[in-house]
Amino acid sequence: MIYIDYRDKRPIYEQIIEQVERMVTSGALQPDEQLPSVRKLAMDLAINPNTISRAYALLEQRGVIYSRQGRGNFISGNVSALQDERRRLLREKAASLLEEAEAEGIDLREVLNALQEERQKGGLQA
Amino acid sequence: MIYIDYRDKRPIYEQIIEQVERMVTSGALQPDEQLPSVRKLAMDLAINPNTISRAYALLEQRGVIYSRQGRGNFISGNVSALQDERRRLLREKAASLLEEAEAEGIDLREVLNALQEERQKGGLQA
Amino acid sequence: MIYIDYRDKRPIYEQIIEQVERMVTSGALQPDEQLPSVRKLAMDLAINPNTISRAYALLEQRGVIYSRQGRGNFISGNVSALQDERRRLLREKAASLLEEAEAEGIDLREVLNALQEERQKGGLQA
Amino acid sequence: MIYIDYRDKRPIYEQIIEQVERMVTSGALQPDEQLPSVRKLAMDLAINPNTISRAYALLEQRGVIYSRQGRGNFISGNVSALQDERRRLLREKAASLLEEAEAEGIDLREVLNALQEERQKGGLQA
DNA sequence: GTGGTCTAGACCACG
DNA sequence: GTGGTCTAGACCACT
Repeated sequence: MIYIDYRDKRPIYEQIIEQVERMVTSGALQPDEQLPSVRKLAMDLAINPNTISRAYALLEQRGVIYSRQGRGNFISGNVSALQDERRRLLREKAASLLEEAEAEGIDLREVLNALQEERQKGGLQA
Repeated sequence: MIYIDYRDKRPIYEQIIEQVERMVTSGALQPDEQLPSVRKLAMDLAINPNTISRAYALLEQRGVIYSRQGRGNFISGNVSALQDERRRLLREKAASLLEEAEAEGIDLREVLNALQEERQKGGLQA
Repeated sequence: MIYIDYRDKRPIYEQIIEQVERMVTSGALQPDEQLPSVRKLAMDLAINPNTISRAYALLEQRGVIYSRQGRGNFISGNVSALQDERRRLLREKAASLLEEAEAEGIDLREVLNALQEERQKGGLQA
Repeated sequence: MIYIDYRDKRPIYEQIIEQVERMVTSGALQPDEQLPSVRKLAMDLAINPNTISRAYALLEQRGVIYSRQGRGNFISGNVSALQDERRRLLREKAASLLEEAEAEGIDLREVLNALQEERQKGGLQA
């Protein structure tokens, strides 16, 4: 369900957050659904429980999940707030990329078009 | 000429590398032109010389500059290789952003259009 | 496993890089195998951790290893690229040596033959 | 007559030594022939006189030239000693290269053959 | 004056 | 525990 890429530069806790958030916005995780316990997930992924704790704490801080003492961690209801947040971040990244492309004298839209074309060709092979 | 943003999360040496590379690809720094000495730049930016040294060493490793003991640091000639590398990176970032946008169900081109419109309005104020 | 020759003119960090690269191309270090930690290797070799850090950072920059915060340093997978690079360097050195020998009016192959003969004799003693 | 490559990694004084020694072994500079003065050569090459002094001092130390107070620097007579020294160095380099090639599992003689073949082809174009 | 190397030690992020 | 960044300061090689 959740998997870690040890070659990935990003810290493990961030990879976990990313995946939980994606599952929430895509609907794979529904409001009030229970997440695996810190210990169980740590066992399954063979990583340090502290790392899971950190991911869950940050998810709670962001309002994606809520925790109940002694019961566990659950998906919170305000999915749309999360979507807004993720879109805001995406927008920010796009803005910084656009700025960089312009500094380089490149038309970002042309790059995107090329990428989509390639994918159509590549898709047939894959 | 070079400045450091302490609010920026990126390490100082990386900010310096970024700026030197930009000045090279934009033509603000020409081949064989001398860079400020390690000690002088350290003074100007009020940071430790080791940090400058590190930035310069990495720039040399990447072929952007060349270093000569007792003389200084100079812009190297192969600018086009650097431009290619930076464009490759830009392309990679664009691809990952495009993927993320699609996962979110967002049309990245619309986002870019909106950004450019905003800037036109903002440009009048600034 | 790794040792430093203080009579060697080359810097310590370069000696370390050289040895790690050799162990990788020879297969003594396998992909994803963990390297000794910065602090431990520094202790073992009785040198400053910064020096090890520098060697590891350069090895990562060259794609020989990959570094993960909080976990350690690991051999990366693309060994063949490293072998190609090392062979290219060897070829370059051979070319420059050949040129020098010819300028001196010496047949480099005779020199090599003599060296190998000597070694056979020396081998019996050692 | 003597020229400096500022892109060359080697220090300037070493480049000068190298060239003087070559001219001696090749016969371009004859015993007791006078070298340009420190000041004049420094002017011609547009470099610091200290650098020329250092080159000359090392050349004298190695017995390649001799200096006479107030008269200048002259090529010394023992050319054969210099040739022996240069051959010894060449031999050393060959030995270290051979060792490296063997560690890499490469037959150095094959490399040399390939290099000479290439040069014959390349020579026709150049 | 220039850069290059190394040491010592601090603080932070990650697991 | 791990690596990453930065500071402070030393010493050396080169111009």
